[in-house]
Amino acid sequence: MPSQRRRIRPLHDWDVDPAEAAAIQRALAPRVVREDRLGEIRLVAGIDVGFEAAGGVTRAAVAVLSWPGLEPVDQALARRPTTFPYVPGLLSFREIPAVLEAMAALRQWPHLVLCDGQGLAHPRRFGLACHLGLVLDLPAIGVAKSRLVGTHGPLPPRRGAWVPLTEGEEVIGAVVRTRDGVRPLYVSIGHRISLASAVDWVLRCAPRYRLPETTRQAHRLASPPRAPATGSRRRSPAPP
DNA sequence: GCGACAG
DNA sequence: ATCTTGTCGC
Repeated sequence: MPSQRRRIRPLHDWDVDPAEAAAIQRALAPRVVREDRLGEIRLVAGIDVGFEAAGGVTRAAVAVLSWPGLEPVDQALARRPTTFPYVPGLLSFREIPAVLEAMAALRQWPHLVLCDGQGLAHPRRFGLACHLGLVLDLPAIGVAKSRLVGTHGPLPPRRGAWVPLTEGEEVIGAVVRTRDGVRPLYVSIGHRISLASAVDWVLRCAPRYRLPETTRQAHRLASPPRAPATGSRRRSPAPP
């Protein structure tokens, strides 16, 4: 069985200031492929980033799950000092360097990546999912928990319902209900996938909870372990 | 000048 | 994102 080709393209410098970052986004945006260019999908990955030490340390996690079983197959975690501030619209420059480090530590290379953040639903049509998809040359989907830009009409309350997210006449994404009566997700093209397919994949990866299983796994890894309550006088649980 | 603003 | 306990609802 031929091993999957792994690649992390050095498209540009990451050590840049906000103005240069925005310029890079405008330069790379035209390279995003908005149509389905996926092969056989047997491994799906979720990526998520968390912070510790009051934001001084960035934790990037990647969780690879089997498809269609959605069983954990591989995972990796990278920790490194935070070097870029949080600026709406420039999230990829803050989070992707750590994500790439985690990707490099993976033993199993995914065939599709679900990102925590926007794809095309971005001021310059180049959100984190587009950026990561392009750098990895992998099909990628943007799955955000809240809106960055765009407007939309009423969304029916049932799981599976979705309406287009637009800006002017342009459709930049979809607002998707993954659970009955629960806040929707903002799905958009990351790279090498159509919007319709992106919505399908998100719904298929989120059969039970609001967030895709991939994202949930990655989130658990990326979240810093919380300090135990001070009220517990027992320093460690009594072993059985 | 006043909001809005992925994580 | 993170800081943080309890609480309302299915």
